[in-house]
Amino acid sequence: MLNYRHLYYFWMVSKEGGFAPAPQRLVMAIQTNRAQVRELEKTLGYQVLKPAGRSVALTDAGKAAFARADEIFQIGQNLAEEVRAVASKRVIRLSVGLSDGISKLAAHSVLALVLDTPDLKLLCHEGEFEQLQSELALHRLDIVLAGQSAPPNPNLRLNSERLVSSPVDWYGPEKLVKKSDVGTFPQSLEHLPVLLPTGHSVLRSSLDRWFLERGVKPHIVGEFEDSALMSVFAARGLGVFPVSRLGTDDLGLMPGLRMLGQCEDLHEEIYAIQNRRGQQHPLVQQILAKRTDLGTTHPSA
Amino acid sequence: MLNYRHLYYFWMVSKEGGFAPAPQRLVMAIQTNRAQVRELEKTLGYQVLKPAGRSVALTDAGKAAFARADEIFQIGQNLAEEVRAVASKRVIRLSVGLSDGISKLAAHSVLALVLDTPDLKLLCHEGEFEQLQSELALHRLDIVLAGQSAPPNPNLRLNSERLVSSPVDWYGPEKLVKKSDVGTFPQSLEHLPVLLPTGHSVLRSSLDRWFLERGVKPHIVGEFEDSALMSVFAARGLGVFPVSRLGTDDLGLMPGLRMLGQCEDLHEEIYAIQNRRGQQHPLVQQILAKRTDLGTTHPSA
DNA sequence: ACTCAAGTTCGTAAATTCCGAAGTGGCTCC
DNA sequence: GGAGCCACTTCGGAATTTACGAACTTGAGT
Repeated sequence: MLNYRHLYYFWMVSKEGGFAPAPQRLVMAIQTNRAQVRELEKTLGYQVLKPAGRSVALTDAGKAAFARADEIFQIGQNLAEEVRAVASKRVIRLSVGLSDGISKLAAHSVLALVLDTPDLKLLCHEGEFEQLQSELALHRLDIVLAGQSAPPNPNLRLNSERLVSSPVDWYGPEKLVKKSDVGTFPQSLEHLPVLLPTGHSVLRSSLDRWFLERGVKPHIVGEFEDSALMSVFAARGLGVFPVSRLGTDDLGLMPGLRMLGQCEDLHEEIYAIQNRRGQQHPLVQQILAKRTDLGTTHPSA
Repeated sequence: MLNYRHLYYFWMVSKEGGFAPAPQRLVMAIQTNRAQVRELEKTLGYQVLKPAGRSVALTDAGKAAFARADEIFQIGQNLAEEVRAVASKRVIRLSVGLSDGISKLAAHSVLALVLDTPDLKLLCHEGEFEQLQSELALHRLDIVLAGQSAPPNPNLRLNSERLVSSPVDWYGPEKLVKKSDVGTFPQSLEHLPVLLPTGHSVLRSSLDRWFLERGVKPHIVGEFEDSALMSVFAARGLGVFPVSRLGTDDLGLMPGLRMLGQCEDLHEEIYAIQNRRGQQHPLVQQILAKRTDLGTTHPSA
């Protein structure tokens, strides 16, 4: 087990250039300093310093150790100051986990509810659904937004609440979407080029089921991890794509899109997962309170 | 003064998610762990953990501290292993300091003398002349290559030796350098576009003196820190430029250049600066021994 | 050879890190 | 709504680490 005090003394010796100046700067006895560096060498299993004239020099191992030690203590030197800066600032931090399968457009709509909070510092962290759950349990995240509710795991005390259940609409570039296509929706999806989210997402599973129920075999020309990216490609003429009505607002920047159809019986859902007990983050409470403001929220269970 | 042991325990607690699992993993008593984190809070002046249910959670200050601690201990975890890897490898390290004013082309020619050493790991470090001197004195560098010799400072025991004194030739792109220009050199420098090293370099000082002595007022169209960069721009037609004969070999890759003139009475010099005493690096000795192999070495004092 | 400066060794004192034992308080289950 | 559990606390003294005073080598400069 590496002892950081030993490493620190070694670092000082290397930086100051010997066992004479370093202990003086550290206001300590020279023998102590030397003994501690000896300890470091014992734990590393290699000499880090070697005699050089009447001073000492770094060995190759020592050079490597010094390079790393330098990184470490560079960070360490600033740590206290940074903590002080963070603690004294009046910022409100909100750590949000975004599950991999979630639509970024929709996630933005949810977070927009609190985005006008003054002095807000938003920390977004994407990751696998399972990983985010454990980070939440360890109080490293305040809330997780996901396309699915958390399974009732008695070890992780988590509460899921459905924030929104937003019907899905289809859009496509104007030059692609004809009037007849709108009339024959959703059958028109069989000859129109279709873009879909990849299989990772919950929405994709719902879509596949939806296609199956209606006997529609869409002509898939592209699959995207990222819903925002998909909308860009669609607007450039690649094909038509589904988007939850909640995410539609964010599409305002994307001109030249025409609605192809609506499916009220298919919903993209977003769940807010949080710790069951423990005082909740004020902004999380605010999101839950304002959730009906998400205009497209589906009222039913 | 930040205690890294305290920080380490705090890091473990945050990573493992509480005071129950962390000490178990560290094989230590829980109270100890807690006490140490308390000490951290005392030195930082802020709480890093706060009660949350029957466990604890990070405060905002704690989150900031954890982020930094994570960086630190990530490095620390690998340090021992890296040192071991370096120490057990049969590589020969040579740490070279290149003074800012030196021509990279010439530096390469010098280092080429030992570049065929098997298992060589060359560490090149550029910097100000003064800074390199102190790094050399601290045995952080094995040798410094500079355009000037080290002033006799009794505190820093350094030895300078002139490695090469190479005459300077002028080249330019073929379409620019006419036969008449070659005939009227160096007066032709007054109408040809001339590229020069910036004032930082020793060569530039020598050049300016050389111009003055001959009453030549060159038509300067560009100044470059980096000699290699200068040669590239010159080859693309920007102008004519001076280069020491030693560096000419490296110009092989630069076709379309024609010699404009030679000045035997102007030399770019390169000095090797090393520690006076202390066993010298074998490769440094090799460089000094082979220095006459640098074909263009000027024999005189 | 002498001197000074840098590094080393040894033994003991001071500080810290550590654990056993005995509380608190929140949470869950019945 | 009370029993029980689990996570976190507090307190005191033991064990380990860290630190220093004093005396000893070794190398470089004069």
